[in-house]
Amino acid sequence: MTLAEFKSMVSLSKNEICREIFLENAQTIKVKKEERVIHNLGRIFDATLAISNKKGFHAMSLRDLSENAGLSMGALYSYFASKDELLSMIQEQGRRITRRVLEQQIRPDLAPMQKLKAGIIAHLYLSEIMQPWFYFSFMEAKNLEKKQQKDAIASELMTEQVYAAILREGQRAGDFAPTDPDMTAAIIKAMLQEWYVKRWKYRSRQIDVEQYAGFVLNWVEAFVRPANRPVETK
Amino acid sequence: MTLAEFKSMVSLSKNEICREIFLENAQTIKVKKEERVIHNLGRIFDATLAISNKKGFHAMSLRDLSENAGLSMGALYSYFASKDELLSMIQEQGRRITRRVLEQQIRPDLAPMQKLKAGIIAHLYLSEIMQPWFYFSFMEAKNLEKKQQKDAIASELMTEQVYAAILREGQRAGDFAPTDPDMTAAIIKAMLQEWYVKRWKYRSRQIDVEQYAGFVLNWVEAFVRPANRPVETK
DNA sequence: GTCTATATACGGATAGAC
DNA sequence: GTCTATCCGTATATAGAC
Repeated sequence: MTLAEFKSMVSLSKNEICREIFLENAQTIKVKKEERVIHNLGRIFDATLAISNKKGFHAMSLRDLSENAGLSMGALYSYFASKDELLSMIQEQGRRITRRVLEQQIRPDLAPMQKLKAGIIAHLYLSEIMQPWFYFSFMEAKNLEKKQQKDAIASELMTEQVYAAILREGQRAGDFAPTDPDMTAAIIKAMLQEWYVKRWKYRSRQIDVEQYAGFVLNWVEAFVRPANRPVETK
Repeated sequence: MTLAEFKSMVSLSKNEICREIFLENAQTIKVKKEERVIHNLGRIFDATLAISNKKGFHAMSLRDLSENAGLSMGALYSYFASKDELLSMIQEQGRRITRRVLEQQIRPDLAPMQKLKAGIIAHLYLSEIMQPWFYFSFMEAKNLEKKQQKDAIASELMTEQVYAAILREGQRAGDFAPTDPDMTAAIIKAMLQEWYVKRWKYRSRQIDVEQYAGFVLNWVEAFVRPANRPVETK
């Protein structure tokens, strides 16, 4: 699947995402006119991600944000009750989208190897489309409040277990070599993370997401497929 | 090589490290009595890493640091001129150690596969011993000032190129399969990073660094060694 | 060398006009 | 709904006693 095909399948326009956030947080957002909320939320999130990914969420003052989003400080507080709440809103929204897209793309009727590949491609393409969010989410996880931090860790492990489960399924079916599924899943996750955390590196090397996906799939297949290769030492 | 063997080879006691920092920054550190400086620097760095790795360097106030290090705020400023300088000192020191250890461990007379393995093990063991520093360095890189940020990026790419160079050497010698060396090195680096960034995950799964190293080496060998496996698509 | 006390600025958050 | 003006806590950094 190409990136373009993926984009047309998932339909994740900024407006749709902001509309969803609006509906989710109807009680905290004081402004009621949908069109206006969507427009301003878009500006707020874009600015937050841009500034935070440069110097960190904590180092971003609300005056910074106000300037970049084109809203006064007073107006900002019509869209969230505190700076921490803004952080939570962004985190939660991204997690929801990730969960939904993975479920959508890893269809139960696929063979294990097809599932594995679909899951890897889906994650890479999604993180390409929403790169600033993925980077933000990764870097700011430890700045969340206790409860939110639990959610972030749970989400991290959940994603990893999606891949581990596919690996186990493939091993039972005899399609995959008997590697340690948790460890293999962890390494796959690390490769996915590499893409959105070190995005600058691949941009300067002129490697796009489709090339990167090709490389990862090749690597995974070489390791997962049973073949004449040294057996796992554990 | 075991972790214990590595430890005895590299001799990286806290005192030695602090002594080195003292000598490097003799002009900014106002206190002159070596023994005292070493003792207090140790406390300052430990506290900085502990607090920052929990909630971020920027979120750590100097009052926090003062309490945890057991020095008054006034005293802290005898050891660094500003909070930013403290950040730089920590970053620079760790980079120097990493560089030195890799050079020491990747001996020129080794065969390519032995070099590759030595480099991977050295990095994993070092990041195990200095885990708080590696985590800190990774997470706080973007909070550095412009000049220091350049250094951090250069260091990141340098380490990666060490592995890429070994891969190229092995390919020329016919020991390695003709994979893309830059891309393979990037993935190796990602696996090394996984270890110190997600340390909590492996602690809870009761996997130690020697087991992790075994897994990574196995995986790398399966991919790098020329064998009956699908040829790289690019 | 280290401490306490303080200067000074900047942060998040809110009140009230429009 | 949005703005300006302001409250008030907390941040870094320093002065000066001991």
